[in-house]
Amino acid sequence: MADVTIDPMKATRNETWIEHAMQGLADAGYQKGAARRAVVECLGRQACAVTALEIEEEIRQGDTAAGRASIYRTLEQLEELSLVHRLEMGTGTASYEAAEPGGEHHHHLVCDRCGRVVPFQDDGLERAIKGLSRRSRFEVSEHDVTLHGLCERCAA
Amino acid sequence: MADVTIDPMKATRNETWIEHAMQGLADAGYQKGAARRAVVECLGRQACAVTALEIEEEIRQGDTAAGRASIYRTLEQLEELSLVHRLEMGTGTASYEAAEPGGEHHHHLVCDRCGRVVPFQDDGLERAIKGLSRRSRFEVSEHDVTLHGLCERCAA
DNA sequence: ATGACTGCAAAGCCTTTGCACGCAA
DNA sequence: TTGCGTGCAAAGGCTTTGCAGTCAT
Repeated sequence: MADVTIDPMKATRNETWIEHAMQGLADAGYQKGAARRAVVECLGRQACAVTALEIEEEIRQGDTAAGRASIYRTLEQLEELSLVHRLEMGTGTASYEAAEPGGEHHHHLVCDRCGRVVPFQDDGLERAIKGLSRRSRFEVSEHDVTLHGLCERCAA
Repeated sequence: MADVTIDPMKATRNETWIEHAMQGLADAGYQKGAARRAVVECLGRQACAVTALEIEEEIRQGDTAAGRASIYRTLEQLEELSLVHRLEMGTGTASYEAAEPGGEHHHHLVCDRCGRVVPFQDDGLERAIKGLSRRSRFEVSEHDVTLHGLCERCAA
């Protein structure tokens, strides 16, 4: 029985996406300021969704720094260009993750006890969503799936 | 081609759920105060998810009234007892809807232009989620699916 | 009579906005 | 040089909490 979850550790610095995103921002007329670059690089480094405040924290611990406002502004620009995906997983705080140009993506399992978030991927789910999107009256462009429950540690 | 969306107008006052919820609250040791009852009745009257502030508004227009704090407190209690389901659909505000005892439920299409929310139901989707939940390492108890895009009015 | 329920107001968080200064092009 | 980018601080919006009066049991 194949596990649908994705090993969060497998992610390495996503240089491809970082360049892609910087290029997209440039094409949209944005300059390459320090804060903007720091946010993009931070996002490219993540294995899964992160909050704006987590990005702020991580950037602060690095060599650069970025004001909170600049982080939110950059995230807004990236989302507008479909370079990042903004999610709300029931925690009351928005999370952001890099949007792969190929459309490849994953969804999330959230532990309601400890808050752990684990990404997963499933072709059957994607097919089901594609099919019902076609049967709906909407022009569907995005979708989010969040599973809630207990992670293996908390369920034990 | 069968439409997966559900007619939001078909919902009528869900007396069954209202009684079920009031009973659940009573079993948990809660009293039958006016504010609590008003929130439960308002939820039982909804066709789809509503925000706390929409509940407040609707209650105010009725004969009763309820303070904002009481509304949030009641919603929290109902959610803890799994009598309501709390959702975040990317709007930055939480929504709540009655949780049917039988487990029957729907998901949501959100128009990113006008904000309209339309419920839908799809067995294939439910099967896919049940299957992958089994293959995950989580003990999955709930799931939310939100499709984003443009509604037929905004897409035109 | 006792303890739960309620509402108001204040406080908390996350997020957005206004504004003056600094940097990219 | 010009205007975008940035950071600070203040403002906004939703949600939670403290507290004193009120109501259910």
